[in-house]
Amino acid sequence: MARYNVPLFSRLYQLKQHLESLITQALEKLQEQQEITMVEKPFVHIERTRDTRHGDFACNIAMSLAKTAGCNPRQLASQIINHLPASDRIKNVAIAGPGFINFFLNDNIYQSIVTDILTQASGFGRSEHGQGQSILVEFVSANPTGPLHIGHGRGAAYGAVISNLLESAGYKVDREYYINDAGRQMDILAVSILLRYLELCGDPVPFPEKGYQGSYIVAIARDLYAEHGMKFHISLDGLVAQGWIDREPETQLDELIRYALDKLGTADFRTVLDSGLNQILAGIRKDLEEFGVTFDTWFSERSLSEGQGLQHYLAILKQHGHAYEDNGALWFRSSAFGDEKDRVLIRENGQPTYFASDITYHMSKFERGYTKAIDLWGADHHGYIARVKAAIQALGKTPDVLDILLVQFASLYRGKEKVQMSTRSGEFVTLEQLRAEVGKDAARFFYVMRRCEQHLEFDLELAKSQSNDNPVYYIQYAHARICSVLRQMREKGYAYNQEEAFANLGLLSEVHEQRLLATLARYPDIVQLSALSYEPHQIGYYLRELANDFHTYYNTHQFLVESGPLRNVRLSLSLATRQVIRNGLAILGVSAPEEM
RNA sequence: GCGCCUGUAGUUCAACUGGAUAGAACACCGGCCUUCGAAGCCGGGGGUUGCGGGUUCAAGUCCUGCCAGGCGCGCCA
Repeated sequence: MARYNVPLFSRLYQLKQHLESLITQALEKLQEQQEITMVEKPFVHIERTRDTRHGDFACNIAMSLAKTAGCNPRQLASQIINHLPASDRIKNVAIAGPGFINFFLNDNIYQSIVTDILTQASGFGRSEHGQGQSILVEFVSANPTGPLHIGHGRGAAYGAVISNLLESAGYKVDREYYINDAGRQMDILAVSILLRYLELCGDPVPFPEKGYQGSYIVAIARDLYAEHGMKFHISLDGLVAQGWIDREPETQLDELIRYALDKLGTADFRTVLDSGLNQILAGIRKDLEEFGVTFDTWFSERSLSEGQGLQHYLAILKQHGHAYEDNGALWFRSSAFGDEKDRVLIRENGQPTYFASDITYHMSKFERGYTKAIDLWGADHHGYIARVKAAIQALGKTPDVLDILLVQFASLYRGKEKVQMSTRSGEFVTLEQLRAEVGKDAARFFYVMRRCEQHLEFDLELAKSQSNDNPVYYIQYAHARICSVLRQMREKGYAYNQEEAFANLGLLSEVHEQRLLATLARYPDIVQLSALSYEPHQIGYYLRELANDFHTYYNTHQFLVESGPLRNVRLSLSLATRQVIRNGLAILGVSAPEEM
């Protein structure tokens, strides 16, 4: 996975910059006084500490310079500290461990984050990092041959959250679903429907093993029959007479497709096919909408074959010697771009491969003006990455304009027990069933709780449980609790006075308040980091931590106190917390209820 | 056989992208409701980061060799 050196523009970033410049100044002074000699300008790295005992920020410069400077790190650290310029933001500086320089900041340093959050509201955490650059995120793109299952659900949730994250980071994001409405799978769908339809016509034949077995096919056939009656009734006697029933599974389908096309004619065959396609697609769309996942474009594979795109790109590939003919087929020399072997573009029978239209499709993304494309694929497609990247390179793009994220499979558990699924018989748990059982919020949250390359174990019992076992409720509870405090406030006859709060931020001096403030201040960095590294789980973990800080604070201190300044300032901190929880949950597509 | 991914507490996972004593949750043990929601809080035990080498002041993180699991290796999509 791509890792990024992330420039940040938040309050924390400014603090880091400040400390960095202090260190640099100290080093320059040391060099002037010839206390140390440096060959080249050192890279000063400031990082947040994990442990509050180590202060707020730490610098490792003394350790990385010790060797070239020829002295021991702790001694060097002390020299650096002695030459640090004065700063009103620093309370204390200390040497620790093997030579870390630890910075302890003044208590008031984070207090104004409350003002930032409450004035920026839903905009808090957003940045302009992407500078409006446009990105196309393509995800789900499940074949429209049946309802979405729980594996697709993960891709849907993941893609939606990554899109939200990138928007928050200042990119212009479009979400796209690529509809594989062309090719053999569609034909198999058509004949599967046709056979069920013929059963309704009173003319049943054995159903092929590799046809689509799901009951939704029967439902589609029923609608077709209701609308068109016997219009598509054909006799399969001729096919059966040729010994069709005993053929190999794949040839069985091919013969059936050929026979049906011949008997029905392309127009009627297409009508049968489209009746299934449209119905299934409508179902998928509704399913995703109810899951809070929407797309800007639904891009049809068929529409590609109607244009000249493929011919255009094939011509370019040939022109540059990247395509050649062999055994009657047209091949792409992908091995020249790091793929294991060359790939067929046009089959011996003249039909383009799926890969060929995929090249056209991916190039269309850049033709449409996107500077970057992100694909989310099921992990079983990883062998396909090399050839697609090879293709866009051969067509003049750098490989990094396309990022492909592999989403590992999800397996379902009911407590300890694994829920068995078999795609072969068509008995898999659908996304719709999952949503019905655990609800949208839990499903969305659980799906993005793990890094995408991590296999997900989805525990239905846990997702359903309304207890502290369940991180979704834990975070939502913090939000509801804050809302409840405000209700209590009104009942007690108080009104929140923000002016008074902002004038008294200095009162936020308790340990728990300081901790909460520091956590809140991290939010913009977390958003940007998880956006640029495509790691939504960081938001979930962060929100859990934030909720924990709040619950702890809540349990230790009373907010609705008599003193106006203290009451209002504590309420402002609570409101700021509520705002950040809302913003974070919004990115995840999880609701923030006012009461539970 | 080759390629990609994964391996961290009993379990499910983090680890600020090379930093300090590897952290959470669940489970287990013990405390906290007359006070803004106990769907909460506080404390405790629990680890040879799959194994072995190497690079580095510093390795769960980088390199390398094994071991185990998953996925892929079509003129299917």
